[in-house]
Amino acid sequence: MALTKRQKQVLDFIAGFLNENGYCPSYEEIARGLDLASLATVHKHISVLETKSYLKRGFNQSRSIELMPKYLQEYQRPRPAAMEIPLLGRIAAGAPVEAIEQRETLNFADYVGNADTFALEVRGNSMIDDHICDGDRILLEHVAEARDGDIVVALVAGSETTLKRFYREADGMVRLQPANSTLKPIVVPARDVQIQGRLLAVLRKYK
Amino acid sequence: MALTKRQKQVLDFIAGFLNENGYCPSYEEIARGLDLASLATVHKHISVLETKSYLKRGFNQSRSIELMPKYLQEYQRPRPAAMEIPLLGRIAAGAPVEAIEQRETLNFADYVGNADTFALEVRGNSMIDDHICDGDRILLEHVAEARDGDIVVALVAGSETTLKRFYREADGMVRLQPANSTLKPIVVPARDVQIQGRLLAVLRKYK
DNA sequence: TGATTTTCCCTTTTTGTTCGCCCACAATAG
DNA sequence: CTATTGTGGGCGAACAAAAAGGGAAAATCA
Repeated sequence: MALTKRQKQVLDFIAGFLNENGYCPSYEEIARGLDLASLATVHKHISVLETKSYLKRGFNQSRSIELMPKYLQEYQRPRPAAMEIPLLGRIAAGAPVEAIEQRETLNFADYVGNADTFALEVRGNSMIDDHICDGDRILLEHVAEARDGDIVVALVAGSETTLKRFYREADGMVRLQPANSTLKPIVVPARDVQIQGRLLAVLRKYK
Repeated sequence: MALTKRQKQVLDFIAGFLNENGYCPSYEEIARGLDLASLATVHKHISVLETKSYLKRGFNQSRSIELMPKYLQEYQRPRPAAMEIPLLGRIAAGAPVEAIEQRETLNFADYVGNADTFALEVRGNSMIDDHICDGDRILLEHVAEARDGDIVVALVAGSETTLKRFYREADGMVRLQPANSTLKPIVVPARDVQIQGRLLAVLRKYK
């Protein structure tokens, strides 16, 4: 069952309040928030929203409104339309945010090279000096060849897969350089190294 | 049953409105949107669309139009390329890739908290010890309050915006801690600090 | 006891429905 | 070739019902 304009406003207010405060508003607070003079009106709205199963509440229990999954499904979906996010400016240490002129946006599509992109989760700190940390997820592009200095996923001697910087050395040797001063580079004949992917992006999530 | 040109216009307008606002338009609003002077005309269109089962509505109920799956099937774009990438495994220093069991995927939607997310580009190395580098782009969520240890964008004394770790100190003071041993923390009264956003994610792109 | 929710009954506003009538165009029958 | 008929699209006004809002008081929980 569809919502009317006002009903959606009420629902959104409750959702917003819940999000802000972690507990649900009293009818009094809803009335203030929506400029209503009578609790009867609030009560009526809540009742309708309950019959339409956008929320539920305990009878006569104060602050007992809970949103039903229906609301989240219909209205909280993280904008599937375009994976774009406004890019508001640049932030520097101790300097104000430089505003960015036009409405610039950050688009996730820019982080994906072509269709042949895959992801890995990083374990360990072998690339920590390049600021790639344990738990980070990396996007890689399947390539056969790498250029000097690229960060690649390489299969060494058919058994061992590592994330390293790639350099060609003299005499057909290849050096796979970790970015961690406590680890030693691997130097092997080029024919023993198979490049599986080249680093495109690093994604790190905070909780 | 096929639609006429005008009928499709009406249907598209309703779909667009629904998408924008989360609730359906009144006949009045449809009339304005399509430059019609009479609600009777709108009513007639809706009735036709209902018999052709592109939508349904409740009798005498305001804002009760719902689109039927038929419309979505016929006219809705075929999924805007889900921003998903296969997550193939975990890679560790010098160890083979641990295969991941099922077809797990990395979804960009996971990096966006809610609708209220914005991005900034990082300048400088004030957070380098937290592995946030010059040129990285960060996703932030608008929040009013921060918890101890959160990385936040804070406006200090109304003039200076910085990316720092946030800690509450004694006597109502707040410490904004850079992650760079060469920089000193900022300690100011809590009332001089306005939190503008909390760090959700770091994105780094390689060329 | 105080904060909250529920209920009764009423008014106002918003919205949907209906009826008669109009025009333009295309297909069809005379 | 013309007259007739059907259909999509449109208009305005009168009317009816749902939605929304209100005041006050009773009921309930903590």
